[in-house]
Amino acid sequence: MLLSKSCVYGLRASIYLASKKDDTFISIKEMSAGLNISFHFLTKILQQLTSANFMESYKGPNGGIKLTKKGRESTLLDMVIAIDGPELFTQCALGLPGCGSKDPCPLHDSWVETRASIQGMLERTTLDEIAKEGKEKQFRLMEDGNFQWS
Amino acid sequence: MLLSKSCVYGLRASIYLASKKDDTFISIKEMSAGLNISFHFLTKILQQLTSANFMESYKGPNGGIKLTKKGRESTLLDMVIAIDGPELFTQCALGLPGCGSKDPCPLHDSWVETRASIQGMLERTTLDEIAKEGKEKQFRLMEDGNFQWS
DNA sequence: TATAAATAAGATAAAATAGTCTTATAACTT
DNA sequence: AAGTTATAAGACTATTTTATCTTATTTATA
Repeated sequence: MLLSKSCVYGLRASIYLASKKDDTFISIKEMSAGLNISFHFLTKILQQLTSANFMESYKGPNGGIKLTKKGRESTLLDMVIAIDGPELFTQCALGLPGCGSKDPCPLHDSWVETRASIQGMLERTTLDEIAKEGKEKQFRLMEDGNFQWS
Repeated sequence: MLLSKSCVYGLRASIYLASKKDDTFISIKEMSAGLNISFHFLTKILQQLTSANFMESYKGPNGGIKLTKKGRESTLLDMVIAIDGPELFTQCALGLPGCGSKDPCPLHDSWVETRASIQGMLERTTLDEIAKEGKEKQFRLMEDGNFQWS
């Protein structure tokens, strides 16, 4: 699997939040129902993203989570690194510690390229832009395809 | 992580075997020592690859494992699919079951491209060719860089 | 034929990941 | 002030992955 489940959930939640009006807190309950993700599990993932300042939270009635300015201007790559760590973008494809351009493994050169392609896919656009494009093109964000880009 | 540890071990063992003369069985003990992989764990991974007919095994003194003709002519992609399954090359990057070109997620189009890049990296050359190039260019196959391309 | 050398297979253990449940804390409402 | 709604945090459980250990089986050789 390219990304962990935690990471995929975090990305879907990030895009979900990006699709909402900036200044309202969205409850985790709503999000977990909307995205079909376990409430408590999602809570933990969002805690990671809030402690990295991509999101902020508010307790009590009408509380919830929303993206910060930093979050809206960040890319999926930033979220991936916050959740899964940077290893995917730094490590050898064969897991060899000393691998590098001066002493490469058989995959090194093509992996450097491929890795850049993965990284490019994740950092091409910000969450704000993903949400804008999502509304225009009605991109899927749920299994049943019935997500409302409000 | 792009590939599981089992998978990475399997690939390193496959390349190790490809670097040896075709018609001798190499013991798993030698391989596990040479590649710094736990003997019993490696044994299980090799069992998967032999049952997929990429390798054949022989018991008793001077026994061991060697690549079959099929194995030498196969690519790393074939080994990856045998060990990790095909999911990496078939599933949506956001894990959404119904995702596809007619109802795509925000990452769909670029993921299709990126996925092809990963696949290309793994199927560009056969094990035989990897071994040939490995000898010429003295590619790394161990942490300490001291692998002998015999 | 007995012993040794090798893989095969199954049981077990450890670690990482995924998921659930309970209690604490903060903020709003009445 | 009390009750309600929400996140925070920690304990706990389950599953998957990784790793180890033990026993069985096959083959060669002395």
